[in-house]
Order: sequence, then C-alpha cells, then structure tokens
Amino acid sequence: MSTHLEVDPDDCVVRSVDAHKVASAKARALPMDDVERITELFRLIGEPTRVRLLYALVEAGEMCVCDLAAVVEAPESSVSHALRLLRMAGVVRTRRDGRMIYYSLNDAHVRLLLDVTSEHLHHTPI
Amino acid sequence: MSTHLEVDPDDCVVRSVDAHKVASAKARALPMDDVERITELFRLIGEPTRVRLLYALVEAGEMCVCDLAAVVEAPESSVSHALRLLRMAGVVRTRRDGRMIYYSLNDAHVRLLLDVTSEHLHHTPI
DNA sequence: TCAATATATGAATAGGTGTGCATATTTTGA
DNA sequence: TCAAAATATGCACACCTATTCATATATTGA
Repeated sequence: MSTHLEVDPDDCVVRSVDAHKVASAKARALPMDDVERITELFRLIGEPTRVRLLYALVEAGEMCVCDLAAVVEAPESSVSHALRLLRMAGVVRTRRDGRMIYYSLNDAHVRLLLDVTSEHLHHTPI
Repeated sequence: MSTHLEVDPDDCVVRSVDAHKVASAKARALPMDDVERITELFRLIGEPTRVRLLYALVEAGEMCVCDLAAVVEAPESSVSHALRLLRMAGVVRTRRDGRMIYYSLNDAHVRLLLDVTSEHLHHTPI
C-alpha cells in the first residue's frame, strides 16, 4: 500500500499510509472529554508525594494531615497542597473531627488502579 | 488520643496524632524504587497526546508514526517525541518495515490500566 | 549513487507545577 | 473571648516538560 494524501473532515491535508486503519482509529477514538478526564487522573497519580499519600490511605483507611505528613516525611503545608488537588479531583474525601480533618480514598476506581499497579509491579518489565 | 511529639528513625522530630497508624503506614509503605516506577508510569499516561496515541494503538494494534500523527492530528515530530518517551519506558515497542517504523503496545499492564480506566470512565464520578 | 521518504533528534521557548515560607482560617478548651 | 492547635491558602521561585522548527539519520527505488 503506497503513501497518499488525504483531506480529513477538518479540512486539513495529512499523509497516511493505511487510510482505513487511520479512519477506523479516528472513528473509535475517545471523545476529548474522556481524554481529559483520563489524563487528569493519571497526571494526579503520577507524582511521588501523591502516590505515597494514596498508598498510605489504602493501608490506613483514613488519616489526618498531620499523620500523613509524618508518614511521607514532608511539611504539612506541602501535604495539604497535595491533598487539595486530590480532593478537588474527587480522588479523596474529607471528614472533619474537631480541629482535625481526616482524609480517605473516595474513588473505588483509583483504588483498583493502585491495586492493579501494585500487583503487576513485580511481574512486568516497567 | 492526644497529639504528642515523636522522633522518627531519621532523627527528625514530627508531630503525630495516631502514632500506631503512622508507624504501621510507614512500615507498609512502598519502597521508593516502586514509588518512582509507579509515578513514572502514571506520569507518562497523564498527558493528552500520549493517551490518545495509546488508545489508538489499543484499537489498531500497530501503526506507523505517520498514521498515528494523522489520528491525533499533530505534527509527526511531536508524535515522534511522544512515542520516544513511551518507547524508552517500555510501554510501546517498535518494528521496522522498510522506511516505516510501526509502534504497538508492549506492556500488558498498561493495556489493563487503560481497559480498567475505560470501563470505569462512565461509572464513577471522576 | 542520488533523490525522496519516514522517522528521529537537538535546541529553544513558553507554559505548567511542586515546594516551602508566611499567613489566614477554623475549632477547641479555658 | 482568647490563645493554641490543625489545616488551608497565597505567593514566589526553581524546576520540569510539551511543542515546534530545523536538521540529521536511515531506507528505498531508480
């Protein structure tokens, strides 16, 4: 199959080798809305401090900011910033008890992702 | 249980509310090596162009750089840069056929992560 | 061997982001 | 009501990163 030019729906000339495969992939592509949600979720987990916080919550169920800071050995303000991002994304939820605010995982999906990753961590190359 | 001061193994004074929970979480914490590998993987997936490329590969099996660029509607050089990161991390692999280089998913783990995410995308809040 | 093609790479830049200090907010106990 | 405690937030800075143009590399066909 030889390379040829094509005009896509957006009126943009592109080169393609396998036009059918390209068309099929574009047809089945995720809506940009889904792309953004997936990206946002993975991007949030893709940071060392937040990964450690999430795994601490997986183990401990719920913890206050102070104790989470002790676990990851980081300033409470840094931990609070990190938790805010996770909370705003709906990954964790908070429960107030007096002066303290307890954080816990809010999303079964995230827990599954972390579990899957943990299980496969020592079985796959990456 | 009242707040009290503690000295952790690193000779650093920290506050903790539930010392037992903190100690337990620290004991069960992921090794930093694992943290880095997990972080790196999620960080790689946490970017729109790379997410779209990966999902295109899930659908199409394998594609050349040219066709992938057509699918995501981005310059081939941008796509090549993105694919290089995924390749260096072992997420995708390459197969040369003449002038063209075909990319495909290399990691069952990543495919599982993407599948899990797709399935849950429309069932959970985030 | 030479031009054309497909991809990769280098460099520069613009934009995003994690971190930590200082400060604000909220709640408790006296 | 007031000080202390727990957390949140604003801000600044250093660092990273995605993108793009220009260029290089590799392969094919003539």
